[in-house]
Amino acid sequence: MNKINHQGCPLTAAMNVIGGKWKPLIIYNLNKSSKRFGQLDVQIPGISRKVLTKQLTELFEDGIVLRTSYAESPPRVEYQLTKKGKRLVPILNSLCKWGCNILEEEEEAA
Amino acid sequence: MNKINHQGCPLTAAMNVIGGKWKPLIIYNLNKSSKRFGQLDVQIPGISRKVLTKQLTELFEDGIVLRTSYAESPPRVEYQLTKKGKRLVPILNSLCKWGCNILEEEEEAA
DNA sequence: AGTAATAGTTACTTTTTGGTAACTAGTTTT
DNA sequence: AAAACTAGTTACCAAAAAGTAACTATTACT
Repeated sequence: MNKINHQGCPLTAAMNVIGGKWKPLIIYNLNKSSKRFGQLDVQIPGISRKVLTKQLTELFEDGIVLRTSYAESPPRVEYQLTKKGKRLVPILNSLCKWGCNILEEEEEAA
Repeated sequence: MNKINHQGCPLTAAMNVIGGKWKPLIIYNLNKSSKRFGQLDVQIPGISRKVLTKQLTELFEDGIVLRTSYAESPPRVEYQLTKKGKRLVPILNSLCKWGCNILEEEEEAA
């Protein structure tokens, strides 16, 4: 997150954390259980490994996600939500419901 | 909003609508009352007129904001939230509260 | 006649974000 | 010995978003 640019505005600060193209989806995917890098890659169709890495790193730096790396080979890395991340889930849920209305309207228009 | 790229995912669709750098702030500002273009420009420090115009246009196209133009001179244009936009406000409120926690943590860290 | 006010627009540039494809390192399987 | 598996990284490119500064049209005020 950009700690300089939110200018003390909590709404902007929040948007800086969840505003990446795939971040809400990543958080949503980690809601039910922790996941490995490869699982996220598969379960979020369309995301590239590079961007997945980057957004996971940012979510980690922002304290939304925990990263556990096991000293195995082939490597195993698990991601899970922190408490801070879990507090975000109900909000994303509301947003999701609101988004459903949009999609319905779109269908009606089509 | 990009109606092509949400792939039917309501969360992505919602983020496409509110994801602009200043959009949550614009919506928040229109919550209490309708505002003129110039008022928004003043009350959202840092935004440029060009970007304000663009994001208002997009919010209008997405049905979040209503635009009323009065045939006067100098021109007067008022913006207000639609029902759809108003349903967004409590969600942004939750996000804002969550954002407050972030800011507190930042202060502790500083 | 000149200036100010409003709600923009336009051209141009910079920054940010995302995407592609090839590559890496350590270990296991064939 | 070669190939596969995982979780990345790297270099390069394209697109999107945002920023700056100058400009416009209409009317009122001085």
